[in-house]
Formats: sequence, C-alpha cells, structure tokens
Amino acid sequence: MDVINIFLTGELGESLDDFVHDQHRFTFDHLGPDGPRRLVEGPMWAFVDWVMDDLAGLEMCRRLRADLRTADAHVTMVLEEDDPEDRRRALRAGADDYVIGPLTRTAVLDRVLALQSRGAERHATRRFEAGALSIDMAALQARWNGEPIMLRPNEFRLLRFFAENPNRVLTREDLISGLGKREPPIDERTVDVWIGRLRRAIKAAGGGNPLRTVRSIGYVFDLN
Amino acid sequence: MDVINIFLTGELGESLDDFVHDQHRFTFDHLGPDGPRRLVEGPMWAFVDWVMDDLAGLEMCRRLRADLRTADAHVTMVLEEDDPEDRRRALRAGADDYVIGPLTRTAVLDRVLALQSRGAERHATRRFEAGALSIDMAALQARWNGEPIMLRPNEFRLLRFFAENPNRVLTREDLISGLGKREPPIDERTVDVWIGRLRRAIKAAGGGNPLRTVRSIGYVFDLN
DNA sequence: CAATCCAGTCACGAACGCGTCACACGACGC
DNA sequence: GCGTCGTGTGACGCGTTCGTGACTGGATTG
Repeated sequence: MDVINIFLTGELGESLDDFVHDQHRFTFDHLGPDGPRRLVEGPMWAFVDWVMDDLAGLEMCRRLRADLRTADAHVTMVLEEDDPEDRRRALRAGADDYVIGPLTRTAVLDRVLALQSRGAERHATRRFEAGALSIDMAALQARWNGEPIMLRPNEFRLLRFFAENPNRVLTREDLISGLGKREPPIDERTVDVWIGRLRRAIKAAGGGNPLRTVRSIGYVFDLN
Repeated sequence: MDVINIFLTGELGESLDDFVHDQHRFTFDHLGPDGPRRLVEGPMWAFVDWVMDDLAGLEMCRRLRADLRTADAHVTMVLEEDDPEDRRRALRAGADDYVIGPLTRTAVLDRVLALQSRGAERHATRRFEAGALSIDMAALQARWNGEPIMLRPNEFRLLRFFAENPNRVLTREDLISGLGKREPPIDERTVDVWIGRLRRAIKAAGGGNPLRTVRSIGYVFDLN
C-alpha cells in the first residue's frame, strides 16, 4: 500500500493519527524547525502555516526547498486570508499552492486526494537513472556504474538539478536559483567552481563527464 | 532587468500595462492569429483561451508551437471548466499546463511567478527541423541527419537567425543587427567570414550548403 | 578583353571566457 | 578550544573565439 507522508507546522486541532483511505495510507506528523521527524518512503505533502508576524512560514518554506530530504515535497501554504501579495510571496518562496485556512483534517485530505488523483506529479521521481549514472534521491546517493560518487551536499543538489533538466542549457543564474541560493546573492563565477568540483567527484568514481560547457552561456547535462 | 513577455488571446478585463515586480518586468500583449505583435528578448508566456466552439484555442496552441519565434513559449490553456478530456487535448496540442478561468491579472502573475521561481522545467522541446537540419534551442545544439554540428557561439546564433528567417534574403546589416552586434559597429565584410565558418562547420558534419549567396545583396537560408 | 567589383579564405592579434588554485570564513564535531 | 569539513571568492593563466586586413579568384560590365 502506498504511503503518503503529510507534515504540518501548526496544530490541526484534531488527532494526528495515521489514516487509511482508498489505496493510500496517510501518516501525519508535526513539522518542526529541524524538518520532519520521521520519513517514510513515499510522496510528501507539507502544509505550512503562514504566521505573518515573523515570516516563519516563508522561512520554513525555503528551508524545505533547500533541504535535500524535503526538496521534492509538495508544499501548500496555509494563509489566514486571501491576500494576493501573500500568495505571491508564498509561491515565490517555493510553495506549490495555497489554501485559505484554518485547516481541518478533511480539508487536508481533500486537497491531497484531489491533487493526487489529478496526477499532479509535481514531485520528482525519487530515483533517477540515465546510462551509467543513477541518483537515489531518498538515500542521497549518486552512483556511476554502481560505484558511489562521493558528493558534498551542494554538489548533490547540483547534480540533481542537472538530472531534472537534461539536454538543456542552464545558465549560471538558473543554477544558482535552481539550488535556492538567491539570498544572499552569489557571484556567478562561483558556479564554475561548483561544476569543477562536481566533475572531479564524478571522475574520482571512475565516471565520464556528462557536463558540457556552453561557452558564454552556461552548462548542459548531456543525456544522449 | 529581466523581461518576461506575456501574451493573451482573450480579454483580461483589466489593463494590459507593463508591470514591474521584483527582478522582472512584465510586458503584456494581445496574441492574434498572426502570432505576437512585438517580441522582446526574454521568456515568453502565452495564455490561450479554450474557445470550444471552433477549436480556435487548440489551433492557436499548435500554431505557437510551429512558429519558431514562439516555439519555446510556455503555453497555458485557460479552460472554462475542469473537463479531463479538454485538459488532455490541450496538453496534446502542445500546452504546458492549464488553469480554470476566468483569468485575472493577479492569477496570471501568480502563475508565472510560481513556475518561474521554481525553475519550471519546460516540457516542450524547443526544436527546429528542416530537412536534414535540426536545431535544439534548449541544448543549443544543431545536427545534420543526427550528426552534431560543432558550432561556436556566434556561428550558432547565426544559424539560428537564418532558421528564424528562412527563404528570405538577409543583408549583412540584417545579420549584424540580428545577432545584436550593433555596438561596437562591425565591418560588413566580417559577415562573409561568419558565413564561411558556418558553412565549413556544417560541411564538417557531413552536411550540404543551405546558405546561398545573393551577390551584392546578402545571403539566404534555403528551406526547400 | 580589360577593368572593376565582389565574395571566399587565411593568418594574426587582442579580448574574452573558463578551469583551477589557494585562501578565508563559518559550521560542526570531538 | 581545536581541528576538520564545506563553501564562497579573488586571482592567475591558458585556450578559444572573433574581428580585421590582405590576398586571391571568380563574376560582371562595358
């Protein structure tokens, strides 16, 4: 049976017991500042309260996107009222959509089931394979012909982003914002160093060089 | 500042003035049957009304994909109601996604900003094909019968410009300004060297010579 | 046929863009 | 507190790219 992980920042007011419906088992958990407590294999849905006063909601949203374990979660912002400006900021912070609170358990389930059945395959596949390269998103491990590639967090994110956008020239700006590093602003030339380190790590695992430089534009992950 | 072109087929009911937000400048324009009126360098987003009775929406969608100038636009279909069959046809016609209308300006901006900020991977392959020649705008790679043509940046831009203006004599001045090299002023004879280098690169990939010289005028990209 | 015009090509210098290194700073663990 | 690790930045050097002038050969015109 498929498991769907649901995380909430705020209190739901109702019980957070696991719940079975249709083909799916829903597990509920509280989402603290350190990310999710437990993590079961399966799609993740996060409902983040807005909490306007200290912008904790937006911060949480960015943190989810930056954290490799939750980067592919579907993030729904829970707004207190329907303010267009808030919606925009929520989406810019990385949220996938929003609802107007307060949240009830049925509202959560309705939303998840609705998007789920609409085939909203927003979240990336947890596993990626292309030729000799394989990336296990859950284990945070990349391999070349089965040989582990020793990657530091940033390099893994970079490789992941390339794998999600194959055969497409990515500018340095694309890569910076793609890794969620708009703040503080990063020198574009730093991307060159990322690329160099990633290439070296792949090479050290006996791999080739799937990253092609496109002069004066950026880089491409060549997939055939 | 980055410019984002937004085109709409229907009326928005609100003003279509240019709009500045964050790092981007949004320019709005009406999208007629002959394609966009004006075209600024930058990403393009088209919102196409469904208009069920004469299938004009689908036709517009296909036309956008076929037109090289708009082939890489992000096309959003505006449905009147959430009909799964319509959604499927929209996506098959080349749309990237869909919304349920009616459209408001804030809805448009929300959608663009959301996808923009997440580095929305484009599903549509930006691609141009003419006989043996194919140009992948996303990977910035040209091929002749599948054989990669090794092009330097300027040569690729040149080929791209020719492909965007086939069967039309382009003066050297057209080419210079078409590649955005007005400053500093460039000697027109330099274009001859560009042409030579481009021809040689195509030939090296086993290709023919699609570039015909029009004496004392310029050059044509012959397409059939 | 001669004079002229025009396009193709080559070699060269200068500017540009990229890869890489060492270093500094902060985070983290022992 | 100290050592280690991860990461961003400035600087340096090398290879690539590109505009230009000169030369050549073919086309055009009278």
